[in-house]
Amino acid sequence: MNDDELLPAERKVLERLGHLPLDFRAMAVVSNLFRASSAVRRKMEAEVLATDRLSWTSFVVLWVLWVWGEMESRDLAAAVGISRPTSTGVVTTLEGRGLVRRGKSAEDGRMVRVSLTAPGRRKIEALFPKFNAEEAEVTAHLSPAEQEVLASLLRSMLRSVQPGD
Amino acid sequence: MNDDELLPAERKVLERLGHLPLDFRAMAVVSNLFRASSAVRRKMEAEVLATDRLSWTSFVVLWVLWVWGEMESRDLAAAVGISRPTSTGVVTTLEGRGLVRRGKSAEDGRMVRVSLTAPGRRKIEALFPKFNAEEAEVTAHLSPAEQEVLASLLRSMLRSVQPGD
DNA sequence: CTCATACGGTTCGGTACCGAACGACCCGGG
DNA sequence: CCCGGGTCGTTCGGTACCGAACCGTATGAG
Repeated sequence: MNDDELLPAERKVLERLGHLPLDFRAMAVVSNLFRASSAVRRKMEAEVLATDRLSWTSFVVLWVLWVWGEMESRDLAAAVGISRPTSTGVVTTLEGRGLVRRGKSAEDGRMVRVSLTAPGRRKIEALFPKFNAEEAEVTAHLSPAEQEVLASLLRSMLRSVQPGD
Repeated sequence: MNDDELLPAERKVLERLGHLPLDFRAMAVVSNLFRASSAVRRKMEAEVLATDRLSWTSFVVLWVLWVWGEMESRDLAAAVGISRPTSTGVVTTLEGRGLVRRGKSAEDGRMVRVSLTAPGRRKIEALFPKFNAEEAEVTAHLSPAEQEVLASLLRSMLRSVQPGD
């Protein structure tokens, strides 16, 4: 491993904790996973979503409903990657802005079905190309082959953490 | 690219949006980055941090202070990857639990210096090995070489998103 | 039919999170 | 000496986030 590649924070960790019996490779994966993820999230929120006053999670909810169509609330939560209570809150917020609609299921009285309204659909259809352009920008320093390797390694890690899905 | 590798959600996206002129490679990188990151975070919080009633961010604050020693509050926020207002809140929480201490700087009256208390140091020293063992577990499905590639690609992406640091 | 159990969504309490705005403090120019 | 602009940490308002607890609805056992 070439130390010159390391971030300053990583070098400091090795200096301070290098003598301990730890898995520094795993540590580098997890800490860079979070650094990258939160940096990208903040950039997206600031440069794409802020003008529409949408949070990252609200955006993902609109996107999931766009891709999957009307869904039961529990499936929406699972697809977005949030808990059911959080889903309740986010859907309530989006419902208040008229972007999303709640409806009771006919077959099962416990279920709530969530779907995009017409303004919600227009919003995500207008917003997603901008969002994707920003995705392209944050990955632009990687070659197409590197992007595929990265996506594939992340997928593999995800599958081992969430065996169910 | 082998479609068999894709997650169900990714396949659905291609089916619905495949006809649009979008960068699907970048989309796969960003969405899997977030799926992996939030899955790992939830697992860590549930299996390592919940017993100590620590959030992920509180844990990272303790860890950064452990590695770097006493810091000024603005540097702490930057190192943890949160805003200054958030840092104020988290430090207040940790201060209330006696794990962290605030002190005024002698040279500059605006600055606040934050450091671990003795119980805080004991806490992070006891907790970090467990945390690292869990890090090793979530990355265990990747070979050492794959782990280094993954860490390196994430590092490269991070540097392009945050040119400053 | 009855009722125990399980499974929906929601509520509650506590924490995290950010941008904007604010007051305290620093420093350089008049 | 003072005052204007920059930099701190903090406060404020709004949203997100989770686990535990709750309540209404479904379903299977008897």
